[in-house]
Amino acid sequence: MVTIKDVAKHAGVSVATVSRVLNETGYVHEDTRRMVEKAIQELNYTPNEVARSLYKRKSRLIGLLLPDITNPYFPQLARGVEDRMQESGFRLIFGNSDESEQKERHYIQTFVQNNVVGIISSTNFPGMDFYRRLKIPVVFLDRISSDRPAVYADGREGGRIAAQQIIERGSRRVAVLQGPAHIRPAQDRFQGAVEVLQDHGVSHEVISTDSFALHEAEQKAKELFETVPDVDGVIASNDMAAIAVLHEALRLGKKVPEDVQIIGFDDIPLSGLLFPPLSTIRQPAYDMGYKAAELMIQLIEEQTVELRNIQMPVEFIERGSTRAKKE
Amino acid sequence: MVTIKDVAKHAGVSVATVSRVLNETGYVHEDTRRMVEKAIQELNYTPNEVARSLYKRKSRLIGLLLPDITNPYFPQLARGVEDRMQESGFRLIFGNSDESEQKERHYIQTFVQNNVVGIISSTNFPGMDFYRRLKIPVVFLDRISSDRPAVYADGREGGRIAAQQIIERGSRRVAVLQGPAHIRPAQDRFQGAVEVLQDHGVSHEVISTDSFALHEAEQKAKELFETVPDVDGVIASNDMAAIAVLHEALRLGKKVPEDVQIIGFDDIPLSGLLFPPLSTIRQPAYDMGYKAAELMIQLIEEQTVELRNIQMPVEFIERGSTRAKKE
DNA sequence: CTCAAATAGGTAACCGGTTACACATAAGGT
DNA sequence: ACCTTATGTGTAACCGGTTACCTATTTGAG
Repeated sequence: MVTIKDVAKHAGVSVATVSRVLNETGYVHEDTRRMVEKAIQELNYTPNEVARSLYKRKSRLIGLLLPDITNPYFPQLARGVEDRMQESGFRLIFGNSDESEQKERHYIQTFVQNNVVGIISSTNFPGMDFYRRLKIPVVFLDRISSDRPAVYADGREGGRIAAQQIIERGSRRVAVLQGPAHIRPAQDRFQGAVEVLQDHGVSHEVISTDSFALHEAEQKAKELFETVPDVDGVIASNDMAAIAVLHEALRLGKKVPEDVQIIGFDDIPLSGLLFPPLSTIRQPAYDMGYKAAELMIQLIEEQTVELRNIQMPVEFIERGSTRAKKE
Repeated sequence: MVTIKDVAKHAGVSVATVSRVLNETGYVHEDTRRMVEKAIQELNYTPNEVARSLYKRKSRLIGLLLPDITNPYFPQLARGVEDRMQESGFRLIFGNSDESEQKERHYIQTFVQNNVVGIISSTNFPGMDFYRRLKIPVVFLDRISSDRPAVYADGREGGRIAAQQIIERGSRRVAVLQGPAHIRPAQDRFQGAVEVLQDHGVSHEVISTDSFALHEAEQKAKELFETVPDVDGVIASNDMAAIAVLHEALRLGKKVPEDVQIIGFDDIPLSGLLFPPLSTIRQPAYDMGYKAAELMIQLIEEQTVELRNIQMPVEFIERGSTRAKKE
């Protein structure tokens, strides 16, 4: 391995001078600088981030914790985070928490042990002690915490829009899937939808789920059509759930959207490729990840951050799983 | 931050002794061990991995490089890798290469700067100098290299099966999507399919693509039905492409599988949820990631590894985008 | 009882960077 | 000409661990 000493020797200067060239700090004579740069080139030297990180007590690493990257919504968040971090030269240490407190705790610990400068997390446990104790910035993504910076979508508004649209398009017997009870944005969605349904006096059934995992969604989809065989509208807690419902409906020989309308939430990339393509409430996942990274970078660089809680807009994406609006 | 010195002082011993307790090396008296452990407990100490890594010149970090985690095939690989690594206490530094050589080079560099002990990569450039030069183990995942350990699926066999199935199920005018030319497994798939089609004297068209990205697949799907309006069978290079084709076919009013049969490749989790659900050649993505991690761990621990190239089996998953077999 | 081996634990060098400090020279102001 | 300030560079301490080496005591074999 080529070290700063090798470079110093090769260039005939001290390590301090090489370090000055690398970091563009202090005074370095132009000629000296050129010699050092030449030596760096010739030896193909890149500084060891670990040594740097040890002295500075900070790395260029960010911890990213997501529930499960196998759910197509999260890779989009991850991409957004990564792309922004990449622009500023940060790297990601990544972990899937599987919504388990224990795994999460463990990941956070090793993040810290590796001197990460910040943690972005879609945690299911925002109030947990191991977040409180951290001395580095934490940004919650797609989650809400009262005392921490966070980036999330306007769930309540999303729920309202979904309900409004499904009513306007003629559903009168609506089922609402309720996402995990302890995740705020999911509850906001649910409440927004129920609010509007009640306002319009539309009858609605509630099906609760504990997680966003797909196999559970398939189960719930079956349950839904058994308990409410005459539903003509489903507001799903996310697109994965919506797809499960869609699939089950078609399997039962129902026509979508003629017999049942379905509205998802998220707008994962495949939603538009389904048949019928899925109408859904779009969350700008990539942008959310990007913004979260942006916010994190500001916090790291200790810029005074004006906006610590960023709520992103949602929008209705009309596709084929809802009927045309009645004029 | 609590350091080993604090622990040593608190326990009334030297740092060396604390280190011995931590690493279970050398001789430590039972009573001393207990005192040290108590101190560790009381101070809530966890060793700094960065300092450790600097001295040892090895971390507990593994670099993982994937083309694009937004393609639902890759998160499965990633999960497999992560779950196995997690079992052995390794963490992942993660990057998306976007199939760009430059990005890839850059990521590899920072991986090395962070003292990663190994790199698992689904590179598009397995022969590149920056892989050759690495002194740490590299495992190629879903890729093939002549001189490096690799885990991949049997592409040729997969292609053959796809062709066989589509012929047996009655297609006589088949289009084959050819994946990126420089990715071996994609070419194997393609060649396997063409082989069988030729053997059976079935006419076939070839549509080439340069990447696995979705927008390109949609483009190619359109192109396909324009150039070969009478296709009655499509062998796609992966499920994403297959979905694009499926979608385009339905949009054109064709019936799937009656008018056109479609076979994908990968078996991403959503394939079964499409309508019609997609028949495909399954690659055991999660297992491939898991095995790659396993192989990597063996290489790191310098166990003599008997099997450096692991080829995984593929299988035909019959769903609704192919017709019933003729008796 | 003697001496080698096993047990126990401290001191300090080391990993590869960064930076405080010291020192030397050049430039500029009065 | 003299003092101050700016420029340029080297030495060594430091970051937080690990471990080679040294010393001291205990154990056990002969």
